[in-house]
Amino acid sequence: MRLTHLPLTTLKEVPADAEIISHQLMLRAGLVRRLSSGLFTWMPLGLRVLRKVERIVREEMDRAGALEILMPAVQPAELWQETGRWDVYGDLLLRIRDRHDRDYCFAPTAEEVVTEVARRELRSYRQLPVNYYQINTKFRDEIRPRFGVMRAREFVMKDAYSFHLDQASLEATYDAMAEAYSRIFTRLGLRFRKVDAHGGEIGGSRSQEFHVLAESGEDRIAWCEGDSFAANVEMAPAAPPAIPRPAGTQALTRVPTPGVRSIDDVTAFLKVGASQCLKTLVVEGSDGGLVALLLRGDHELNPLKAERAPGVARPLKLASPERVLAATGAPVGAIGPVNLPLPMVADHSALVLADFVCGANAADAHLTGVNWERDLPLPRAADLRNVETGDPSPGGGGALTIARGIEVGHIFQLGDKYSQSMHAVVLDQDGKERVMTMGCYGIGVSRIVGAAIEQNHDGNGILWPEPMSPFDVILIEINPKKSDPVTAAAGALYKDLQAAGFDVLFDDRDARPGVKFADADLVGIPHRLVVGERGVREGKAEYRHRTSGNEEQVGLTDVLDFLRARRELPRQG
RNA sequence: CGGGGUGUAGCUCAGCUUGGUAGAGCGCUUGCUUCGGGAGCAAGAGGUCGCAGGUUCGAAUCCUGUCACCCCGACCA
Repeated sequence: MRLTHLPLTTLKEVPADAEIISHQLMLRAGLVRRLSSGLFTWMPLGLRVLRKVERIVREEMDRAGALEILMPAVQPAELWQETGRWDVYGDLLLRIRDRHDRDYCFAPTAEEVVTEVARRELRSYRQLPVNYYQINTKFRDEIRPRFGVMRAREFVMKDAYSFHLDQASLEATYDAMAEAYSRIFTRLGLRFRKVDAHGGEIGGSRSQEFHVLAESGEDRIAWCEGDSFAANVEMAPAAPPAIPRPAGTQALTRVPTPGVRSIDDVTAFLKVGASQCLKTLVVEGSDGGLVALLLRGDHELNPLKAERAPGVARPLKLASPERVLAATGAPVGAIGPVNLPLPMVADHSALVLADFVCGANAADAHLTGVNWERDLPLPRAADLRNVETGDPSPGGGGALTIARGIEVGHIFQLGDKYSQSMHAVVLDQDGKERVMTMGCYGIGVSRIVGAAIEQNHDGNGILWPEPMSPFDVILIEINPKKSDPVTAAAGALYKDLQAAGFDVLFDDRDARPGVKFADADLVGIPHRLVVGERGVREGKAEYRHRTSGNEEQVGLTDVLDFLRARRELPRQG
């Protein structure tokens, strides 16, 4: 592709409403343009990237035995009413009405439609298992679209749905999908982790997420290098401390703490570490009352774990300050477990504190030197907190590492939630109807593009992993109008590269070199070839690798072999 | 849905307080000079100042309404 035939508009300035780097770079490099909130047009360069991702996804799905289909993006309400999700899905579902006043929605997902397909097509257990997939546009009417294509309302998703006679077959396909996903993200050249995940309301027994590792990720994931443990932090169990509680040495003392509310206030005012404090969070209870949750001061409450604690209401809801005051006589921030008239559940690590600091259940006062069993009885223990870096792995292989991730894939064992309510059955060996059991497997195709940039960029622009770069090579001619030999050499090289099967972007614009270099860096094509007068005189082109910055002179006749040798192999693991 | 903010040229923004009929930088067009990391000079094109009312001799500016977008939170997973 010649740049004189591709109206590429790059931006020097950062668009005002782009918050994160991938969004900024995608706009600056001309990959996408925003049409409206959460809606993007994929421009030529961006679409090439999207297509490369799709191709790899498609190849690996096919290899894993999945069958590609294409389902309507607009779906009738009747199907959604069959499973009850028409009412449950809420405002995330974009509802549409046609000229006959019939209700439809724009698909946010396709369990209903694919189950309808399966119950019509599949009659016999002999046909199973079947794994249908599609790559299609989805729409979710997000409350707050943000981060460009990473949380858009309209997006491209690969969604697959498998149908089985029994759990063993489901597990086999689930494992095959997990393997296919690992291959996909490996081939894309991304650093990623597969982690145990929370299935959420979608139901089912087992679920794992695939995360691209990036600082800007919205999720936190924990894993251990020494064993196979890996989980979303929201799902990672924290082991009870191995060491016993030390003996108390201090006397229980009530100290005035005017204006002190938060743990930060306490540590600053009393000059103690947060890990020496105990914090008390009051939440709504399942019986309409309140429940106090006790955590070490430096620990973070895990909402999913808290919801499973005895007596805690679902969904988890912090009690209002008024309710807390009414129930305890003390304001939020001064609550502590000593003589607290509420049921209490303590995190394991809070129970090995000694001589700790906590609220005194009175405004502007705290207690120091508090000790379990001397000053107050031990409450019920539970795992309530988020794991932290350095916590022991549940797998026993050593310490946990925690990093941020962007969720780009999610696989579920669904069970019969949809097949049951939609009566998707086949006849088994005995001629008896059996409800099929299902799995579903999603990949955020358009999100991958943003995630890849989050993970791979520098101060000058994008650093595409080779497999998803819009072009393999960018060829720049320097001052072509001034030098016929340069024009001739660059033109010939362009033809040769194309003939050799390289995707080449040829910057043949009549622009200054600096402009071309800056655009090349911004767009992020991995291999750059420069043909200029001083090189051509010696029969050479200048090669530069975008990511490493390494430069070399290459003979014009050696370029093809040189580049072939430099194509990256897929990253391992 | 609650709170905050912004709508002025393709992009980033100034002008608004104190009304007098619209600007800068980048980008775009043309010419000349330049030319190996986002050139210089000159001349241009481009805006019903989000939209609709109102006040006023006169509104980008003041008032009312409305729409769109952004941020924080809640919600969702």
